[in-house]
Amino acid sequence: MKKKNKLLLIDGSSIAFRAFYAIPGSLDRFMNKNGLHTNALFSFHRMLENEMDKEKPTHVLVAFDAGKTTFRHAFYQEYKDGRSKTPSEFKEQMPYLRELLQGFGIPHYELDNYEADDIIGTLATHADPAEFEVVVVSGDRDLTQLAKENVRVDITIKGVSEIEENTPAYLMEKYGLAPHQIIDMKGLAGDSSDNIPGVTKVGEKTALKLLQEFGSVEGVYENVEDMKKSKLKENLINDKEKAFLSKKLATIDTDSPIEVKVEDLAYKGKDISKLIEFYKEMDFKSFLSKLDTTAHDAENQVKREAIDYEVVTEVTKEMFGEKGAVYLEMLSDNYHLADIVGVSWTNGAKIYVAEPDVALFSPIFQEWAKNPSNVKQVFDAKRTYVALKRYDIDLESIHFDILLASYILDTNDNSKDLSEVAMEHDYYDVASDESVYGKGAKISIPNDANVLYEHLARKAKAIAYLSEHLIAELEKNEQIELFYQMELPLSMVLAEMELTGVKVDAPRLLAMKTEFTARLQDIEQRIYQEAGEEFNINSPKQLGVILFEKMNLPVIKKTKTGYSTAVDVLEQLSAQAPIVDDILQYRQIAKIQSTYVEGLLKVIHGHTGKVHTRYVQTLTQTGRLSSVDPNLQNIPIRLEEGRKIRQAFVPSHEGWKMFSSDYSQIELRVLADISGDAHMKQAFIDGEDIHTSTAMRVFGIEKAEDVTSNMRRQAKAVNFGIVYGISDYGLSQNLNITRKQAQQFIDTYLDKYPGVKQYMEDIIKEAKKDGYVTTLFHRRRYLKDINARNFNLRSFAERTAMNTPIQGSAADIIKVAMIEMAKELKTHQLKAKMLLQVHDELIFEAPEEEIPALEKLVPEVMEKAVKLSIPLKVDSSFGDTWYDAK
DNA sequence: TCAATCACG
DNA sequence: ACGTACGTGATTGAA
Repeated sequence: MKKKNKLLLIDGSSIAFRAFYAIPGSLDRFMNKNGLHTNALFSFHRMLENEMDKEKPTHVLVAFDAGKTTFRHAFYQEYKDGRSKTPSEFKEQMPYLRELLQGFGIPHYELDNYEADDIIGTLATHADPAEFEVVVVSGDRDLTQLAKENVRVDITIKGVSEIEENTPAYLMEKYGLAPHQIIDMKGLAGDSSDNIPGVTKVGEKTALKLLQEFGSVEGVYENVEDMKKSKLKENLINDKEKAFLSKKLATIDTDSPIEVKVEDLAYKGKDISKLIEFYKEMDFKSFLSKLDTTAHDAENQVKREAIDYEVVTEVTKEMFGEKGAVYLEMLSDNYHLADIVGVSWTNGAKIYVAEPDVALFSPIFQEWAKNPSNVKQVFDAKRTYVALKRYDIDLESIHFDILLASYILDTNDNSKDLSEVAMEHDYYDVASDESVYGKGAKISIPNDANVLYEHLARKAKAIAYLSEHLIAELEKNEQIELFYQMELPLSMVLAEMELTGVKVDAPRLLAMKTEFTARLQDIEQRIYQEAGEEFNINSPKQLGVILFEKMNLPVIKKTKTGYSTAVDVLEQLSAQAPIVDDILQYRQIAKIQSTYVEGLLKVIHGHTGKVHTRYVQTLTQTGRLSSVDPNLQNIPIRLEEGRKIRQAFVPSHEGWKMFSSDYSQIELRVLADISGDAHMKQAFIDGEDIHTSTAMRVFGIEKAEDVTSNMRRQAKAVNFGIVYGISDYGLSQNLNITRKQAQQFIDTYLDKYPGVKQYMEDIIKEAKKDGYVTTLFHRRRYLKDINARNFNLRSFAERTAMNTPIQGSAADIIKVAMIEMAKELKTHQLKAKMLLQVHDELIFEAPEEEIPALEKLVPEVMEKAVKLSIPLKVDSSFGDTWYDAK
């Protein structure tokens, strides 16, 4: 029979403790920005969600143990003695557990002198069986004594999510005991964790046997004289007092003087704002972003402030002010192609929403967009600019971009979702895109147009609000300049580069495709022959079986899931079987074919024959750009076979050339500058080959001619290592030498370059003190693990602390150069277009007659972009295709 | 959706 | 003793 009500009683103390140990080694991974451990909170949260979802209780309570002493101590001083001290990492989380419960809207209770068990026992026992079904959750088996017809006791087995459901029937089946006999079991067997003595030499097994025969502790002692002489009998008689004491200790008081009544425990749902506050404080970002979608049911609806907006079918002048926010909605990432499904904007006083055609084809809207005296605030300037450009609308005077600002404030805030960015900055009045449009393949405009309109209106409002708010944050971080002089202007430069696009010689790619297809088939057949069977060469799993099981080649490296078949492994196996070289060859060509030939063909825009990458400006942790759809920053160059792909990148006009300029050793130059190391600086000032120079110092060689190519190679690897945040292991892997030798190299290097050594030490110290490191232009990267106790996490953070200012400052420099370059092309009225940025190089297309001008202008601009204490050096080249610009 | 692999700086 | 070089994106196969 189904009961009207369900009461969920959670043993908070026990579950919290279990939660603390639930995920092994989780201690250092779960820490909030203030260094508070959060692992127990995280696991407790998961358990709560699971239970609430599964049980859907009408009433709920979390009970805690109160203080150290209980009524049990009154008759047994040693109760719970001998427990090891609770770790401070656990204790510090307990106050926040109560905050979590408040967020969930779950009451908690504790009672002086009593344990959580007693509170739970009292409530469970007295809940009217006609009305209440009761579920108890604990990590402590003792509580199974509470099981009865309407009371189920869930005990956590592993972690906090796997549970064993104890009903009287289950206990009978598993132990042959009724619930109340669990107490007798403790009486006889004791419990070392609570320091309950029990009878000497009697454990669970013996106790079970005795209880099956005599029913209870009392029963055992009524019959103890009749037992035949044995050690057990002797122990029972000697420990009679202990047995009864133990039974008393293990007995849950089901009549404790609690002041809560079941009726008070009615569940009223989550307190969303408290919960948001809690998630933010704990840095539980995934929960924060899920909150909207989990709040579908009406009773858990997120409470947002009401919003006033107008849906317009005609645009008038009064709708715009001198300053305002504008938002274009697109449901897919690629704004070069995506449909605009709605437009919203605000003039500061009122908010307007319009169907795309209403706004985009309105002369008044167009005029507002391109009038520089109307200042605009947006979310993702580049996206907005490019999308409007497709309608021939120039968006001028973008004054603020909350996505870009949010990224600058914290490189971890790089969500594409406006509501997430807003929440990161304490603004909660926008729904997540997922909750409005759905996710994955099911993304679509909501059936009710008003849902869309309100969503867009809220976005416009959020942009306007946050624009004002985030400027103050940038100021606090001394990042106003970084934002206004670098990132915001750069976003416009990037927009133009993306819109220009790069011409791709499709017939050339198609010819390559035909050739590669034939070669792949050829190698494929050979591999099958050598393997003696056909299999999927692209599957590392199947390949592993062939190589290491069928052919019995030695296993050199393993991955998490099986054998590693990565290049470095295969190269070591190459001598042992001809199949290995064929596989390497196959891999190489298959990669070029699928990623570059076919991949590029797929993204060529039909009418222009160009590819239009998107530079992601708000993603990397260092300040670099990234390039997607297609990625034009990883076009092959190292191996000739792949390098030929570059022949397909051509100028978009007849008689034009591809032109390329790249910084020479920019990262090492940056290191020389920021470390101030005298020797390194001198080498650059003197225009020396830096790797040769390093080899000379490290190997103690007088003349550059005497540096062998091998020495230079090793010195180069050490230089790389220094930039990456050196470790002996990493270097040893790279150079294929022992760790000892690698460490020797590093020690010598740091000896010879004391300025670098000092820098590495200082930057780590700085990171530990501030919690972040910065670049030349005040870009910031927070390193949450820099003070972690976990060696790996801490080491990684330390290497990052060393690397980020180097990589990040180099990124700053080329960004400045790009902005300058765009300006210069304009002022010199050159036809040349900047097309690509690949971290330390810029690629242009230009009429042949402009090449001499570029050869002078581009290096000059790049070298003078930023003044360092050492010179920057740029090399240039040009040719008919990207391949030839080498 | 994740892991493995490999392309780039 | 711990187990790693720094920063990315696309494709593939296997759940």
